[in-house]
Amino acid sequence: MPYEKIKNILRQSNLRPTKQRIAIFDILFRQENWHFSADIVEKKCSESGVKISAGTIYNVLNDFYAKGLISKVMIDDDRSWFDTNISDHFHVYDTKDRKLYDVEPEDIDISLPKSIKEDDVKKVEILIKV
Amino acid sequence: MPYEKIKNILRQSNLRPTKQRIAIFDILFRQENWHFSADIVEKKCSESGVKISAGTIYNVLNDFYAKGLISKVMIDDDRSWFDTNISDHFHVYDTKDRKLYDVEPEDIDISLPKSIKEDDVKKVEILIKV
DNA sequence: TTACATGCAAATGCTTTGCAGTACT
DNA sequence: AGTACTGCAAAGCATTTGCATGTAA
Repeated sequence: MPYEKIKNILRQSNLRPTKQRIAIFDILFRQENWHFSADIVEKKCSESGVKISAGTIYNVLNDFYAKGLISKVMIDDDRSWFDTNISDHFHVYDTKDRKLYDVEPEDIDISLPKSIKEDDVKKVEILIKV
Repeated sequence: MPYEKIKNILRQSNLRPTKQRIAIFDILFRQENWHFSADIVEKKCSESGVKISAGTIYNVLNDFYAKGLISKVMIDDDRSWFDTNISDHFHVYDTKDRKLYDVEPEDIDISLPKSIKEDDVKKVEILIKV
């Protein structure tokens, strides 16, 4: 993605377009809809010849998440997993090879309990473990 | 619960009925279907006058979980949460007061994607954040 | 008595934080 | 210039582990 475009996206989110944020954003959105943890990003950075400290990577990912540029995947793991897919969707988790796959909302029919007011629902997380 | 009964349950799960395991089991199943983390168990133990080290509490909870005596709740938190309810069910998470509530499977209608073979599904986790 | 469990403290691994220096606006 | 961000290392926190001691079978 052209750096000017990335800069604009960051500015629109009230994030200063620093070298590190631009580099991480570029790496994250080079491929679409994938799942990553902080250490994967760190590895990808150094593979791309960009040295960014672990602390900064955590800060940048948390900033991106806070601004809604990326989402978090709820999964029972010792690391936090993020997702470039920020639209409503669910996940399939392959417990054998520990890999995550997206499930689009139109592929799942779900009706919540009547006792829950629809307006109160902030998010519905569904993880299908196979 | 009578200690003899607890001892039998532990023995049936191939767990030696030690003083600590009995005490923790007793505390866990004194109330039904509740959610707890290791530090809550530790607190409940000392409130009951039983001093059990943190390491042992983690070991015992993990043993109980491995034997299917308790279940784990998948939730985006810095601590692990367990559940005495081991039947298939889902959760509502109140993000305001950070409390969990059970949802019985008959209260939710869900149909999984056709692309997933039913026999492959190990578990379906649903968390409704309100 | 023999295998297994506990206690304690140290180690681990992810994540956050404090602060001095650096870069964006 | 002023403010925000980064780098680094240290701190934090939940959890696991190693080993000597203790306890169930």
